[in-house]
Amino acid sequence: MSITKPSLPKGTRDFSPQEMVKRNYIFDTIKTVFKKYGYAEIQTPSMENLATLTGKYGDEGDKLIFKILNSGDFLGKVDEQLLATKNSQLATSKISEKALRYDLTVPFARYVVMHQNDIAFPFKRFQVQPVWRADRPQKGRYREFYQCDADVVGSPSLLNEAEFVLIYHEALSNLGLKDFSIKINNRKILSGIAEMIGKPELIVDMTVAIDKLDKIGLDGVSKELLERGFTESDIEQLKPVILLDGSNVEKIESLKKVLANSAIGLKGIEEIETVFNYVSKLATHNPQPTTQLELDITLARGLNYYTGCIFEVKTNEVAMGSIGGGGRYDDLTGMFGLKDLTGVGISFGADRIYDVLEELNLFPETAAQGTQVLISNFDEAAELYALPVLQQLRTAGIATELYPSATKLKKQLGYADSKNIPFVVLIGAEEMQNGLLTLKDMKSGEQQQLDVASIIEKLT
RNA sequence: GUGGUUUUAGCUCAGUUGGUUAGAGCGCCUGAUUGUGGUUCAGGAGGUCGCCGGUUCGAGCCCGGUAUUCCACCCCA
Repeated sequence: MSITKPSLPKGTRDFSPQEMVKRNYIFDTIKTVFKKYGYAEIQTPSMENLATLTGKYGDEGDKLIFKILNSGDFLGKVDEQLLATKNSQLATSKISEKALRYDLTVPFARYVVMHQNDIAFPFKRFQVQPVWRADRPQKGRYREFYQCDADVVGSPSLLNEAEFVLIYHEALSNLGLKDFSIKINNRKILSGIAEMIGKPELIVDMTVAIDKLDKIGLDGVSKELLERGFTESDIEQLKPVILLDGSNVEKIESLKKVLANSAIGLKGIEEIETVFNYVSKLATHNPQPTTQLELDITLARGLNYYTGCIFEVKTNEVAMGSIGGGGRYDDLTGMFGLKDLTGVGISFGADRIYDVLEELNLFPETAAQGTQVLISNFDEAAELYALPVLQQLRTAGIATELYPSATKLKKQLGYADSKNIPFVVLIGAEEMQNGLLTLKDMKSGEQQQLDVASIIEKLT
């Protein structure tokens, strides 16, 4: 076998022990909050049938799905004429029938339909697993990354939306983030606006353009709107909506006037108001979630399937894309043949949150996470003497390791030092004789003679 | 998919108009200290200059291709 130079696929990463400690801290924090709000965990396979995924994310999305080549002589079975066309898109379904999951929502919809007879609705589930996207990596963007999703199916209540605001607030606050915005919008409001200017069919183009207001400014948005089929007079009508300013209440009042003639628009406003009311009641004892919640009608994520409220979370402390998003899709499972089942969910982008916490230095001291005690190894006799001690410490719940060979003490202490192990137990001839072991505090350098029971007492 | 950028020691990076033997800091190893790390001092190991090809008497440096890093666009967590 030839030697291969080690390398990773573009956009993927190894996670070393120190990083895993931090990643698990994020996952555990988010999962704890999910559980507290009544969500139960599930997992689904990394790969799905390609047909399960295609057509769910739009044309752009389909291109970003990682396909898995069929096994065996996959080319031999393909029609010669089809191959001759060199049409990759058409050939794909012939040579690939499986793909890596692109998000957690579509696999969840599939799961719900397949297990509908076993599920008690409303069904609240959370899921923390990697997803894969074949786009170009850049800042905060990876080809393999983890999503932490919580979704409810079978409950049209806007209380769910309101609880998601609380979940976002609680999880991100627990992670140490202070200044972040939970942006909320409603597809129905966007529909109302598109309807108002008489171009309901261009709603997606409209929202994609105004979504960029932050980035390219009003002139840029106007330019893009023109390119996407809007007229100057359309833009004049849109301007007051795009530039909507003020408090949430003020924005809602303005929108009510603008959308007075749009039934669907008013419905969207009503939904938003309901969510705001629920949130303020839920947050009676802590007004923060209310102040973090911000109506932003330029928000237009995932419009391909969202039908009601749309969420996006951004930190204001670091330049980073959104660290979370979500929304309601009235017909979540319709694509798999189960009609009239509404779903609403949110997602945390764990990898981006990691980058943000790293940049803000918000990871807690995790020294206690690793090995607590290293037992030295002087020689064969000391090693044998140490074995029961090792197990006694472990039984007491202290993470302990015995240096596995009798090398120089210098080297063993250097090992403890590089692994940030706070205590070393030294066992030599003298210690074995009188049963008092030397416990060395690596930080202060102090040493004391203690029996095993005292050591355990001191470290627990 | 489009545009730009990066790649030299384990890591972070210097490297002049193309010219002998490619450097630094950190890390690593050895010793000062055969039972004491993190500080100090002395010494040492470690490089196919991403890869393939071209120009040249001569390439880390110039040219072409390719991979890769990071960034922006599209889109998105």
